[in-house]
Amino acid sequence: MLATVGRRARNKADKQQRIFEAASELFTGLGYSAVTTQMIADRADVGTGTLFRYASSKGELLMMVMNERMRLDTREGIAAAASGTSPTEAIMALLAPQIHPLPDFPENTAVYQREILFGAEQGPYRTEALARISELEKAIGDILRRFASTPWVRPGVDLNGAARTTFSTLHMELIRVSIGREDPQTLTATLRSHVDVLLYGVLTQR
Amino acid sequence: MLATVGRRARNKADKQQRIFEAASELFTGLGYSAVTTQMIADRADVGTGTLFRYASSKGELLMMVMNERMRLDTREGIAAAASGTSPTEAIMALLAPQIHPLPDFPENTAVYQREILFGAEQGPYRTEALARISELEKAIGDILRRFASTPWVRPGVDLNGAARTTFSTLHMELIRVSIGREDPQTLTATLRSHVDVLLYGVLTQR
DNA sequence: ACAAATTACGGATTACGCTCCTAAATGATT
DNA sequence: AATCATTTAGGAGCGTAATCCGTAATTTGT
Repeated sequence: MLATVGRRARNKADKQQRIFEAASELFTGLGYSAVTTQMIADRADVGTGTLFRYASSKGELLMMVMNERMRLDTREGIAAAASGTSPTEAIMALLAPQIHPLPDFPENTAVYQREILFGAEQGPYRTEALARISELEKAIGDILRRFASTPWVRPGVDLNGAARTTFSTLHMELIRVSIGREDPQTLTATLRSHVDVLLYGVLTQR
Repeated sequence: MLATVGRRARNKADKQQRIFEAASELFTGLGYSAVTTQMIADRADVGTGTLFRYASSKGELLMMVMNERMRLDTREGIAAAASGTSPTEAIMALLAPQIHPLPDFPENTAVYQREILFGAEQGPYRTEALARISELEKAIGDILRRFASTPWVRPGVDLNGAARTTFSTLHMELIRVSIGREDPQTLTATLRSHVDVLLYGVLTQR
């Protein structure tokens, strides 16, 4: 008994680690569709059956890898948002890390978005990604509350709803860029414009 | 030669028709994932090889079927939008047919959205769906211009961009409902609220 | 009317994600 | 130590989307 963590737990952690590294290297090196689950299993030196008890689908394997970066980007964004000088700029600072120059294959970003939106209900890695998104949505709400103290917020406006709309736009813009329908160069400007319109509206009066 | 359209063309149209009907019946009867391409081929009485020269993937087969409805819904929405009494209501009238009570399996709607967003670049049926969306975005722009004659529109606001944001929200809400993350009952109200905020903004001043 | 060229057809076959089931490893019990 | 129970491993096998390529049907040319 004693203080050992148990051989079993250690083996499990080892395998988990090997699988993570194998998946990470292969996906970022070759792109999602060029990687087969067999390759990942081989490189991690586990059987295919084993692979799928550590991640329930190929998509979850990708999320496992991508979540790592998103965790850092989220932390970074939340820190940066604190020093924004206007609501628009604070939100942009929050989201900027998420729209990083799509470092690896754009395909990976596209699949990541796809899995977040359409992936299996109870996958742990998808759940983690969704939690991160909730965190960011909450941060947007906080920014709005900070800058626009109550009298500034139009009566009847649901701030959580507004945060969600902002995120809908982010999702869609990320998708448009990652599938090649939009130039990555324009992404930041486009997003800023959308955020600005959302905050101050299209029309000046009813 | 004469006035014949050519036997080949006629056969082709026949097969196309049979495939459409088979796909339509099976998808709406059983839901996307319960239908195999083999079933569609059998019911349409063609070989699997043949099936895939009329639609390049299973997803395109679904789009072929769903586009039919979307074409009607779009026409209907554009007509209805003409008699909206406020910008918000006009836009809601435009979009209402698209958020129909998800008549068949919600899964079909989810896959439809997925294919529109992530499907293969040059699929003809996806292209058609995208064209329909462009049409609706343009209609939103028209509504805004109609109701909010120039002095009303905040200077510097890109109306096409605003239309796109509206659609991002629609996409995302449709997805949320179709994968079961949101109650279909609340969809209309949620969407209206989002549109309203988009039009009049979150904040009252800069 | 026949031959040559082109296009369409379809099922055997493949690739791949994922499951299933046996066997092995580990931990508990006495 | 020995036995039993429980958890973990892994690879053979399965289902299915999609392709490949030999064959058949149709059109065009003479």
